[in-house]
Amino acid sequence: MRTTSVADQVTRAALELFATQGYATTSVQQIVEAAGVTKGAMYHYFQSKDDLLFAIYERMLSLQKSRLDEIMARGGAVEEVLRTVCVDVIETSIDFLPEGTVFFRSMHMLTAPRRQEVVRRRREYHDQFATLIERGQAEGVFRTDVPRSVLIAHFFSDVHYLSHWYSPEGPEDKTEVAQQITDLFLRSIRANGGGATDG
Amino acid sequence: MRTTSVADQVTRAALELFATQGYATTSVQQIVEAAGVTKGAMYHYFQSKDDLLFAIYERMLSLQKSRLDEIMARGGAVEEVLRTVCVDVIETSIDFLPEGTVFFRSMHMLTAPRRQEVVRRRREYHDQFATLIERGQAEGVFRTDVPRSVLIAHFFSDVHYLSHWYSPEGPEDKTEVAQQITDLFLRSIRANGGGATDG
DNA sequence: GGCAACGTACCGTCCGGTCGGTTTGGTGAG
DNA sequence: CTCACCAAACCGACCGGACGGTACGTTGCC
Repeated sequence: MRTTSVADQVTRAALELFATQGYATTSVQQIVEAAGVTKGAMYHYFQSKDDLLFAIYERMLSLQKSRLDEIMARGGAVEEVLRTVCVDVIETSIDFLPEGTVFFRSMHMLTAPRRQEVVRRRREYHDQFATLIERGQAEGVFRTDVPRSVLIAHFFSDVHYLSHWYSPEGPEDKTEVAQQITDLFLRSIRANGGGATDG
Repeated sequence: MRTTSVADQVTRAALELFATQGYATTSVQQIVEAAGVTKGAMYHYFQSKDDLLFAIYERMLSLQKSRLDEIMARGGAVEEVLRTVCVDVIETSIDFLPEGTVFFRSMHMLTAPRRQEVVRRRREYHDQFATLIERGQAEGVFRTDVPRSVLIAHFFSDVHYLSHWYSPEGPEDKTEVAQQITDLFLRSIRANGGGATDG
């Protein structure tokens, strides 16, 4: 496992530096020094600095997508499926908090083809989420007086914002926060104004 | 008004370029070319590239803060005050959409003292918002079973996320969206599960 | 003539990426 | 076991160029 160690160390160091300093202000030299390797070694495993950034996104995107696929394949009542999806994406986003920070801050720095690939993957997730909302609306459980795009944005905004306020060292528990946010969201999109707030 | 024209043009050009390309990847040369001025002229009005970024934030922050002060000074029932505040910050955030993009993406690139100043200003707004929630909770109109920090983050996430999905050219109307998002938020934080959704 | 408002040429620095060379780890013949 | 051999892994000095910022000259208005 010696060969992957270098790539791993570099990825780890890059993630931390990108998260704290930003992509553009982090030099390749800094990364390789933090990783304890040389520039030559790094360029042996990665094509470019850009490649490093993409690798970080890749890992997070593919994991979240595969989890979404699995949950939706299980089926069930639309509101319960949606609840599971919401809790899951919030929890995994907390697990990948540094990745999220880098993601939303530096995605626009990717070269065009790679950025398009990332956008495509994100849209896939987004669209799948949208079908859930649509189903719920068709069944009459979710409100239709607010545009679907607004409802969807209203949820993803929470996911997005996590890296700006949530701290694993803070008082809030990951699982609880995920349920609380999901609860706030579900209550706000239900067709009738009321409803209990079971976990 | 000839003297301010240069500074204005530069600020405008910088804002647009920062929003589309990011701060770090935009060179001073690009900015001055887009503004139709020279580098010398720019450095006559701004101390540094950093200064340009701060000026963009400054404008947005001071405007939103003064509007918040005014609304809260008017007083009224806590839920109505909060509603007004929410609608206002969403609408002004839409008015300042490019600023928002640059803000959340490049704030961490500011030099330490300036970044601290920005953080301080943001916290002021944040704290004032928190007192409103607190008052509502004390009066029994807002729920207390979810941590206040989560409720607050749940709202600001929407404000934050606007620059990622909202487009003035899109189908959504600014005023409507502001009311819809506010509505979703208020419904989710009310103490009882129900309630009408007046605009 | 004096001062603010610019214009321009240039500097020191740093950065992503490269490239020729060296080390290392595995293999198979003897 | 040994040694020749090779490919992959790795090293690090170096390059071309871009960038932020400055020094100093020039203009034009009072």
